[in-house]
Amino acid sequence: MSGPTPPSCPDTADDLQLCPAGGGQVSHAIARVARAHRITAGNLLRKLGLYAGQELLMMRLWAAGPQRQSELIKLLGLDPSTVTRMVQRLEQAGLVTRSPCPGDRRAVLVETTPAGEALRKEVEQVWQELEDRTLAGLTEDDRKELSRLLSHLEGNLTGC
Amino acid sequence: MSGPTPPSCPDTADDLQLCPAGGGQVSHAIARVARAHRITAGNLLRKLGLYAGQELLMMRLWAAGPQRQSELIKLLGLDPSTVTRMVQRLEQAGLVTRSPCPGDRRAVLVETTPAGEALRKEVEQVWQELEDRTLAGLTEDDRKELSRLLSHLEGNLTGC
DNA sequence: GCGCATTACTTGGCTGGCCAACATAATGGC
DNA sequence: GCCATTATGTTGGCCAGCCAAGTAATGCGC
Repeated sequence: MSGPTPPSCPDTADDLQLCPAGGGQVSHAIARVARAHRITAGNLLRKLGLYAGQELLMMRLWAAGPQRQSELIKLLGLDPSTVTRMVQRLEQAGLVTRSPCPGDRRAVLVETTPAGEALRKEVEQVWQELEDRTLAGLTEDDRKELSRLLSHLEGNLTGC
Repeated sequence: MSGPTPPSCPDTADDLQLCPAGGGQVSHAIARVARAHRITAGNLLRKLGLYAGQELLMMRLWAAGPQRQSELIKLLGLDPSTVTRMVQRLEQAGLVTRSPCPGDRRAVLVETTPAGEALRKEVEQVWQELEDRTLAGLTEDDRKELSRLLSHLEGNLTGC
C-alpha cells in the first residue's frame, strides 16, 4: 500500500504565489514546509494517540529518564504553562506520572509509565517514517547540504 | 544587554541532542527552525497588532482583492472554522469587513478596511526583515539551494 | 416543481503554544 | 532568625489550528 492516511490531507496551501518578486519567498516556503511537516507528523502520531509536540516531551523522558518539569521546560524551550498542561494530559492518558519531587516541594517529578515506555519504539518508527518521507528523493549530498542550511537558519533565528 | 528584543526569547530548544544516531535529525531540525521562524514572525507582527497566521490572510486580500471566505480557505489551505474565526477577529480589530455576498446568500465577502490597507507596507517590511534575518550569512548560491531543497521537501510532504 | 447532494459557513470542543498574574517553596543577604 | 529575591508550578485568557456536527442556501436531476 502506498499510505493508509486518506483523511485530512488538505491541499496545504497549494501553489499560492504571493509576493511574486518582493521579499519573503523563502519565508513562505519555510512556513509551508513547516506546516506540511507538522501535519504529517500529527497524522502519524495520531495513530499512537499522541498529538504533535507531545512526542518531543516523551523523547526527553525516554532519553534522560525521570526529571522535573523545570528540566523539560528548559530543554524543550517551551513555556512553563504549556508543559504543565501537556504533562497533565499525558498523565490523564496514562503515559506519564507526576509525583512530588523529594527534597523540593515546589517541583514535580515526571516519569514514564509502562504504557508510555511501550510507545517508544512506535514513536521512533514514526519519526523514521517522517524522516524518510521528508527526505525522499534527496541524495546524500542534498541531505548534508540541507542539514547545514537548516542549522544556519536556526542559528540566525534563535539568536533573537 | 546586546539586543532590543528582551521579551520572549526562549532558549528555543537549545542544543538538545535526541536520537544521536537514530532517525529524525532533519525532522528535528525542521521542527526547531519552524518554531524559531514562527516565533520571530510573531514577535515582529505583534508590533503591528497581528498574530502569526493573520498576515497570510491579509496578504491574500491585498493581492487578490475582496473575495469570499471559501476562496481564502482554499488558497490558504486552512480549515473553514479557522478562517471563520480568524476573519471574525480581524473584523473585530477593524482590519477587514465581512459582508453578505450578493448573489450567494451563503457566502461571506471579505475585504480590507482602510486600516487594513494601511498595514500593507508595514507587513511587507516585516516579511522583508524576517527574510533578511532568516537568510543572513547565506550566499546567493546557498539561497538558491535552500529554495530548491525546500520546494522538494514541500513536494514530498504535501503529496500526502 | 420537488427532493437530494453539494457548497458555504458556523459552533463546540480539543490540542499546542504564548503571556500575565499568581501562590508556594527554597535560597540568599542582613 | 527574618525578609527579600528567586525558582517552580498553576490558572486564566488569548491565539492558531484541527475535527465533528449542524444550519442554511445553492444547484442538479427528475
